[in-house]
Amino acid sequence: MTEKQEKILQSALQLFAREGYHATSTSKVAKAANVSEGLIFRHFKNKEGLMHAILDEGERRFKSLFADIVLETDPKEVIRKTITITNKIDKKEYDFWKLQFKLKWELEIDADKKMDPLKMALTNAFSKLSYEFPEREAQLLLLFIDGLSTAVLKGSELNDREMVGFLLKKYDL
Amino acid sequence: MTEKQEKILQSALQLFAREGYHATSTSKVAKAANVSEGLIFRHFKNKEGLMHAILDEGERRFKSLFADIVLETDPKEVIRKTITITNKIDKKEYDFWKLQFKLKWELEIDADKKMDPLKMALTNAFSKLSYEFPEREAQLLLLFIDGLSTAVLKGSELNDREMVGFLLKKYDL
DNA sequence: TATATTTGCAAGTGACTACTCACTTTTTAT
DNA sequence: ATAAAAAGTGAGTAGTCACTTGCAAATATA
Repeated sequence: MTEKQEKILQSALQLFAREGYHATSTSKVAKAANVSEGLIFRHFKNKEGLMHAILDEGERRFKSLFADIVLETDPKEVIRKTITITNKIDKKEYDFWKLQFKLKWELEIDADKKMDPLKMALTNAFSKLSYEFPEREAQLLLLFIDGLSTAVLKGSELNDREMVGFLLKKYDL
Repeated sequence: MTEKQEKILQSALQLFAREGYHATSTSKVAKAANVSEGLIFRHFKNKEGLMHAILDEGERRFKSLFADIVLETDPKEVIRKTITITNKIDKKEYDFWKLQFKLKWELEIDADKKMDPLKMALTNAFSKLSYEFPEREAQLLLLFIDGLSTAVLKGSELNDREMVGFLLKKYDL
């Protein structure tokens, strides 16, 4: 991975996240990266390839974000770590995560499957804690996390730390 | 509103919802509506104007969806109606609502304000029911609703009726 | 050092973009 | 019936789109 290659990825990420995939032209990316437009196609074949390179990185970060939770054995910890997952996202990485959420709509990507391991871990945790409907509890919590993440990434005014704290209390953690 | 005008709006709605605003060209819309491309600009000034016409209709439907809830005096009914709000969306209207959610991202529209009246009604309801933190309860419920709506509109496999029922039980309704 | 490979650039390409304009047809008002 | 206004068309426009090509510079391999 050359220096210019990384610069292209970084510029594309920022532009795709802030203005959208279709609204961002390859020439814009090239200018932002201070690179000839042709270089984008040399390295990433086409615009879609460029986006895929970014998406693959997303997959990796998703997994590493979940890894810590999925390996946890204490059920209460599983739930606590899930609820506080938004706290782990650095503000510097907002563009990156924003893009992941944006692309779910723009490219009709099925994000459900990415969450499956987390859902299983949660279902298991609720089960261990003798909740009556562990799977629905897991689903419910995931919906909340999705809603909260969306709100935060869209720059909503809601106080996410406060909401996280509130939820923790609700789940008796 | 002439027949062709409505046809344009309807075609644009469908294409914007399914393929995205930026990915849909005015010529595509014209073809789908069986209309000369120039007519779009005669009636809606430009592509953005076309989108705004659709968005305004969204505003109206949002309000009418909330009206029933906001006027409700019984606090339990306010919460129940909020939770079951997704049931009120006809499958035939999916394209329409999908577009509203999509555009929140694509055009960076602040959707929070649209929800404000509903949030107030909910806060009030939880307050009447002596919940300790009515505002946070309201916020939490809205996050659920947003997450649930998103999942349904994105064609997730989750059983929304089941989740709605589950939530109703949680709130003792 | 010689050569093969990769990295990079500038100037293209045709197709498509949002939008305009001159014009005709249809509707409305008098 | 006539004039004015509104609705509709289709062939343009300049500019931008994703992408290609030919060639030079840098780097790796021998």
